Amino acid sequence: MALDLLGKLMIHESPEGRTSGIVVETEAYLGRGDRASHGYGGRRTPRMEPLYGECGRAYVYVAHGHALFNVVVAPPGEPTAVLIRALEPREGVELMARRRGVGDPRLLCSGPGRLTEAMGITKEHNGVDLVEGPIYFEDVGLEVDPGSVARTPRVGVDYAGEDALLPLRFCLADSPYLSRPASPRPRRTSRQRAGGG
DNA sequence: GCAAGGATGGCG
DNA sequence: GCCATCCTTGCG
Repeated sequence: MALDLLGKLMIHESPEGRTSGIVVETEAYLGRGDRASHGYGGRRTPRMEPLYGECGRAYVYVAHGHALFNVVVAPPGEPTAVLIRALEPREGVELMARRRGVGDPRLLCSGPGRLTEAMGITKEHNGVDLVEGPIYFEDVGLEVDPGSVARTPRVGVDYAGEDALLPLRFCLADSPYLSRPASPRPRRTSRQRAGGG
């Protein structure tokens, strides 16, 4: 499902105007057995009710002062979701820039917290139906070549032990709009420099 | 009521 | 790499 969402157009028709962007980066959270998932071990609190609800709805929560947007992808009772981490801005770029307070298009939606701010998505959207809108996805016929999709470990889940290593982050490898590069920039240690390697 | 801790972002 | 930020949770 995380893979299926790549290349789709995500749209929000808000009172301030319409914004949209192509999904270029997602992460899968597998539910009860996934230590990185909010629903690990069946953990359940009031704010995460939508995560346990019907698929095709939004699960939005706040962390570090930022709203993070997920699509619930499993039947009721299974806390499984896809986190949208980055978009390539399409419509309403000016509105996005105003909401974000930056001009560079690459800084508008390149991160889970950035894209919710740019799209005008808040925790008030927790549980909204993604078929009825005002937030929804559209297939715009963009073909995603499997060879252009990169898989990496998920971001910011170091606490999850072995599950932190699972390659559950999916991105369009060549997109300039990712939250960070698909492949870690080759890191040169001081030892390697000293060794002339 | 309060302290602790993030599925982050910005700046350096 | 560090810290602001602010909501949610857990505990009392």
